Amino acid sequence: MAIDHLDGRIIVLLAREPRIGVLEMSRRLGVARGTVQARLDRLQSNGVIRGFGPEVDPAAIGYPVTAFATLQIRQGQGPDVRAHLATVPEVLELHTTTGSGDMLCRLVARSNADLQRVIDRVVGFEGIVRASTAIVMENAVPLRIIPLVEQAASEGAEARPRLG
Amino acid sequence: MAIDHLDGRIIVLLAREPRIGVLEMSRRLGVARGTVQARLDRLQSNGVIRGFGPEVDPAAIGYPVTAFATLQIRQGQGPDVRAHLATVPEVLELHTTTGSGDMLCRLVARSNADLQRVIDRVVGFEGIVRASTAIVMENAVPLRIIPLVEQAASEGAEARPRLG
DNA sequence: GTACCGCTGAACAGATTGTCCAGCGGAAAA
DNA sequence: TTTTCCGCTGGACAATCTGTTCAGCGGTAC
Repeated sequence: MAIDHLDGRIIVLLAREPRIGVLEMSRRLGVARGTVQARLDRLQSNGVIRGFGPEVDPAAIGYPVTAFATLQIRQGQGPDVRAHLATVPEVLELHTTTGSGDMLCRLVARSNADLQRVIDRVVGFEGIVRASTAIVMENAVPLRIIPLVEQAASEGAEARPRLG
Repeated sequence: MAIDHLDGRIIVLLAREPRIGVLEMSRRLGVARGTVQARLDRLQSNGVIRGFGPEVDPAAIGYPVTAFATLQIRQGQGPDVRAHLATVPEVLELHTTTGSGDMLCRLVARSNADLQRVIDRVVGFEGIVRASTAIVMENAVPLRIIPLVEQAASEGAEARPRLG
């Protein structure tokens, strides 16, 4: 699956002004409304656009502290640890990474003190051997996708891509 | 800023069915449309809901490999490194963390081989002393916010919160 | 007791959506 | 070379939703 220039412009425009409608997009992009609508449908069914869920700021709902924890997992305990961490609301994200039995998870907490509680809950599970935590001081580059989309779009076909 | 139960239900509903409209939400939640509209406006102006940007799957546009890199930064080079990394499209996220001169960044690449190119570009900067990379094998828990919202909502006022 | 404030239920015009359609034109296939 | 395919265009339609405003109700705070 690749995206072409128009797809890229649609995604970027949508990222910059999410409340925009299909009609307004077609006006801005200089193409027919049906085209934008068809492209959007395709992007979604292709899985390029997963959804339009609201981006909630953890800090704004009382969880201003973010941290990343590297977990060392006991052999074969991966699935159990995963299930355990999935039950902790403060675990926003969890990845299994290279390195024998390592995981990386993103945590949030109400305060630095509260982070201790969260970590205790996270590591309070037999399958976890060791945990090392790094507290985020500044989010220098917030999660972004636009630059990558632009790069992917410029490398794709100029127009009228072969569809999957 | 705290959110109450209704705020939580609005966010959760929105997260599950993003294409839903204000009118349909008011029907599902059993409240007046004006109420939902006012709540949403407030949630957005309070920064609780940052936006509704499209969630783009890097894998779907040709970047199936994700990795996390821990960077050790030379004293005082933080701002320069940040600016440097901001120019790399494959850097999706960058955090400054505790530990003298440490940063954590999320990378994507077209393949494991391509990851080498990305890393070379990332570390090819004088301010970076050392980099250690962990390749993501499985995204056990995709970035989520609903459990946290539900927790925050249940701890908040039952209804009619004091507004900021 | 009074003022404040959020919620309700309603109304309105305006805009947008989903969904059709026929026609055009480039590219691939025959 | 000719035919077929397919995306894009520009238009149309009814149905729906949006933004906005209004008066009234009922708690809570002062």
